[in-house]
Amino acid sequence: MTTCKHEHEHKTPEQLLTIAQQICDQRGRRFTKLREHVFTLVAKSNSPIKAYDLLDQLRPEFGSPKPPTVYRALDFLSGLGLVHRVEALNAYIACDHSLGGHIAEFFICEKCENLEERSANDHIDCVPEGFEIRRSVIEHYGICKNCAA
Amino acid sequence: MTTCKHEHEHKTPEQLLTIAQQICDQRGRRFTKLREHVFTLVAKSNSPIKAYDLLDQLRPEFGSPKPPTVYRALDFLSGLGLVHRVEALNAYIACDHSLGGHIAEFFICEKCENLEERSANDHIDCVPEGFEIRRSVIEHYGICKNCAA
DNA sequence: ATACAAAATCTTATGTTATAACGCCGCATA
DNA sequence: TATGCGGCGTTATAACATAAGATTTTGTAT
Repeated sequence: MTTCKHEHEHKTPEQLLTIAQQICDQRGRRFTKLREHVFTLVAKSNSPIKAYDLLDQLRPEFGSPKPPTVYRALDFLSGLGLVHRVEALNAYIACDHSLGGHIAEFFICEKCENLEERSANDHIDCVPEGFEIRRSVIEHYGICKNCAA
Repeated sequence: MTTCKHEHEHKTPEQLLTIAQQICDQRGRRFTKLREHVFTLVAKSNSPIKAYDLLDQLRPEFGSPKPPTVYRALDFLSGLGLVHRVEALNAYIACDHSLGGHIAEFFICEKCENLEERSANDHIDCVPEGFEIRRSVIEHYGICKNCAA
């Protein structure tokens, strides 16, 4: 286990939104007002955000949305790789596209709830023979540098 | 990413039960009938089993148990490292103690639902500086050798 | 044996996360 | 202008999990 020395810039919500729109265009899918709004809420959140918190935040501009509304938007966005679901938190974050095509790997501070995204590309070293990986969930929970101090 | 050549024996439910009892004894905790029964059900299941399925299977010998009954038993067992929770499935498996102290890593076939447990000990290679990992969730989903055929 | 404290369990109620099913509307295209 | 589909609203319910308090069981000291 080695520490990573790279610099990891964080994109602004505005930059993420621009990228998201481009990706959506390229795929010929529609980036509707609702989807844009949900994406923006996720991108602006400092830590992984929950579906029902998104629901709350959609009100009242978007009326009184019901769960399927936000889950459909999240499904759409994650299908395009624009957001990731953090499995052990039941929560969602905007994908950091700095990392290129990658297997997402998360480091989540249990104190400040901050999340760092990394790429896990090449370090899975003990795959059962003949097993074809389609999707991986890699999440590390602990204490970040700031909170340790 | 490399394929693993080790042989991985699977213990029988009976062997797992014996080990579980020993571990429980060592820690001076009580392996009650309820806990034993829950553990046995998890150990006998071929794939990760869900809390409410456990509830169903406890009936009628254990009366009409309610959710807290099974969640308490699962908490106890996972606290001792006797079972693991599979986050992306909301399901539970018996720990395979062949691997020794380890970070559990799972390979789950989406067709047959079979699960292989491995040790992920040494291949986390890009930890943010100063981040102290307390717990990791590593789950790979895909198609196993048998189902690919 | 008996009393006590702690651990384990049961019960009720509720909180949280997610989806099924159906219908409507607006837009692209033929 | 018909028609087909994507997107979204709405109702209802499924699935997963925990809070809080009463009660029982168990180990320990007397």
